[in-house]
Amino acid sequence: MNKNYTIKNNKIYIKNSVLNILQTLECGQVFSYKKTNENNYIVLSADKKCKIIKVKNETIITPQNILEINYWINYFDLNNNYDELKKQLFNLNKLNLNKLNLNNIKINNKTNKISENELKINNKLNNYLINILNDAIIFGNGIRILKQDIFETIISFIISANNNIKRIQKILFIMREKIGTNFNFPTLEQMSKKNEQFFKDIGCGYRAKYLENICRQLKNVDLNSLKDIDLNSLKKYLISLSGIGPKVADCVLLFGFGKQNVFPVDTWIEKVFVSSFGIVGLSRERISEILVQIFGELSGVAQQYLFYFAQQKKLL
DNA sequence: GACCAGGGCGGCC
DNA sequence: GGCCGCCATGGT
Repeated sequence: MNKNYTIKNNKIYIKNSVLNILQTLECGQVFSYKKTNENNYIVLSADKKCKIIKVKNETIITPQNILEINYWINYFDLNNNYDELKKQLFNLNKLNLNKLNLNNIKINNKTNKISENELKINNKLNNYLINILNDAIIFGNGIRILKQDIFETIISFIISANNNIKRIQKILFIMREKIGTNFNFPTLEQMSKKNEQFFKDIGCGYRAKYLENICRQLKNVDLNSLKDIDLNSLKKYLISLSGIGPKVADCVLLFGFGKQNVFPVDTWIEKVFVSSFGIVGLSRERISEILVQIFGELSGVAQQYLFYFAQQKKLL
């Protein structure tokens, strides 16, 4: 079988057709990286670091610690076949969408039956969703879903609430600088020593209280051991934590726990959904449920292509 | 100066 | 259970 990567001299070599490092880092799934110049990046994950250089036909990952090669192979999801995932997404057709029971979609808290005309409009807009998705896959062709550290993902996406990517990055770097050691992401123990006022002072705003609370809640919790819990229970547990609602939980499940059948719905995905289906007034939770019904195990990648496309193109 | 950013919480019904 | 106002901060 042809591998996605080769290893020489403790470096990982990946064809650019397999990984587009710019798209993968800048598509909004991760915040702790630095672009050092046009084709160079430094990626930080928990207490690990790697350098990335993009040359003509390939991208070269150099782990800071040669013992951590496998960590980065897993991090960049290099054993997964994205051509196959994209093929399956391209093959999604109207049949999948027509399986949806649109008659039971609640609008403004009433279970409205959708009229014939509205159904026609919806079918037209279903095609629009497929068209957007096709464009989005082409636009973000080299995106891979990263498998990130769970604790770092939790803290990062609590910060992300009603926030913009640049400020999220800034806050997370300050955390590495002022709470962690050696610019590593802070451990739970290090975070627990700081209080609400400290988090406010470094710019977390009203999310400061959530951070203080969740550190208390996570004391003595082994996050990695939660991987085997069934999806619904795990999501319920995450939502029970301070600062985590349905959307942040979905992001943690996707980017931290590697669960594929979740569909985080933020403002951008909501815009895509509304413009595609023409249905206004659904909660983001409901939109997420509908999209998971459509995309199933392809939800994670579909969501990321759509988010990157919508956010970069500033779709309305 | 209003509006927006990868939303969540608490209060109210 | 669903809806709504509020929550910090920095950028357009």
